[in-house]
Amino acid sequence: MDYFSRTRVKDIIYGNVREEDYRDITVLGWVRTKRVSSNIAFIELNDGSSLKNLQIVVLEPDKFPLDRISTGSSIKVKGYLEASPGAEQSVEMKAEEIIIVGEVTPDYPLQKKRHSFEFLREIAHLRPRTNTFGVVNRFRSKMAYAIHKYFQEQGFYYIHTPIITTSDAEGAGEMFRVTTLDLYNLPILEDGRINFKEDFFGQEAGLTVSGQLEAEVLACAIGDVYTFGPTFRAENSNTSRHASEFWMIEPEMAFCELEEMMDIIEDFLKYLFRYALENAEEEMQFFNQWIDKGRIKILEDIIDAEFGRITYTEAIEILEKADEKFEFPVKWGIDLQSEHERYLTEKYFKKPIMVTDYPKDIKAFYMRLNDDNKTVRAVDCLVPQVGEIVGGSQREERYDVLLARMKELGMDIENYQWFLDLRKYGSVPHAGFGLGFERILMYISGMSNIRDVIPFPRTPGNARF
RNA sequence: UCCCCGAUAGCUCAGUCGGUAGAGCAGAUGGCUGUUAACCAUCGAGUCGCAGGUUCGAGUCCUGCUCGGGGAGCCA
Repeated sequence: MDYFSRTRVKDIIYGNVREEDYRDITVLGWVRTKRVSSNIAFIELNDGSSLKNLQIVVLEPDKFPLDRISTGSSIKVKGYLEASPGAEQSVEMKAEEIIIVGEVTPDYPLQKKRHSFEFLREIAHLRPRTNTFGVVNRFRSKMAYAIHKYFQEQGFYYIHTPIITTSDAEGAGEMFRVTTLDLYNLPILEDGRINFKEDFFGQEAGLTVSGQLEAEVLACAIGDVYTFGPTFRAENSNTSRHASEFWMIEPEMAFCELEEMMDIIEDFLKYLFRYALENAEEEMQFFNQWIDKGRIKILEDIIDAEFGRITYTEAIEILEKADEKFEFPVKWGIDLQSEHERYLTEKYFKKPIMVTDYPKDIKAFYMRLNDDNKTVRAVDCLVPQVGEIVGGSQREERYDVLLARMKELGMDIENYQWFLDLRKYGSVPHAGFGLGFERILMYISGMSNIRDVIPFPRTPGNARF
């Protein structure tokens, strides 16, 4: 199939092909549209390497099998490149030979005009062939690389935490169960409960809702680490910002306290925004033009701004004084609602902010208790339009304090003994945060539904493809 | 899980007061000397989401269900 001798459309469009190589070119790709008249025909060819199509010019249409080529067909074209007289492209390809690789039946659902995202979600196996989803998938790849690049450059190690787990990271969310038990013939104990000793792992197991606890183990041994992997939440939440399967980034730093971590969060986010603008220019231009006009300006402004930093208590004071009617009344001790977060970041600060030191009762057990005995060293990073984009905390490194908190919450201490051991043997201050990969993709691109930034979205009631 | 909105041709959508289905695009056929969502002409295309109900008559009104969207909660 001349795989290695073919030329990518991207390289032709962006001038990476030397002019002495113009004579003999082979391209492979899918037809986006075809325009035929009696003495000339044009084919727009896309090979997935770029948003841009290559215009194939066919000078004697009768001599080519154009009847069998339509939108969606895959073809191989041999010919030569030339400067194009047309206004829409600088280079085009004159076809000398066209070989049909795969024909298309007339019921091909993708057309050259715009489709709704709702419709395209129903054909997730074909939507990557559209402009938007081609851009989104290439962008996703580039940003995944950017995340690794940032942490590797900062001296972090990439670690793999288990996907099947028996610890449920308390409060992070409902777990999907993993079992090999016969659901039609369950081993029942005398008291009516299921005997999980007979299950594959000899105990209850599920898919990970967070790699944080295991990341702490690695951080307390090899220093700064990060995870970047799939995460599963069996929550029945049906919104444009939640998926049952998503990719999460969880950095964990040893010998690190909250303030240092906040510097890292701000630096990391700005790095990603800058990376997108500089290294995904084609994608960002597309988003800026078709998805959300002004997206680029928003990112540029944030890169230049210093994130606001306030405590939860200060945030409550601001909200209490706000000249704004909230559906949920503001009072110290409540969890901040979407409307509160939006007011703070969009109206009061008008930029990303980090809110710290939340009441301990609305946060997880492992967060470090402040001296006031009421608040914990947690941080949420809030950005305009999306709301919470990062959540993290300094971890409780004092054995006695952590144990007391776990007992207070009635947790099963035995299950978490390994976690407590970290505080028993050479404990160090450490901190970490979590970032939803799809959330950051949504924020940078302006795409408004999480189902459109992951190729095969998993949501309640839907796991097709 | 709760609240609101929607479902009509392959796609996007119109369908008035309840009177029996319509446009653009796509597809097929023909035409056109350089097109850019090409253009022009002709043709085919429908269990109006599903199940009931009201009515002489339902795409239209009512009830239930399914699926989709937006918002809320929960969170990343």
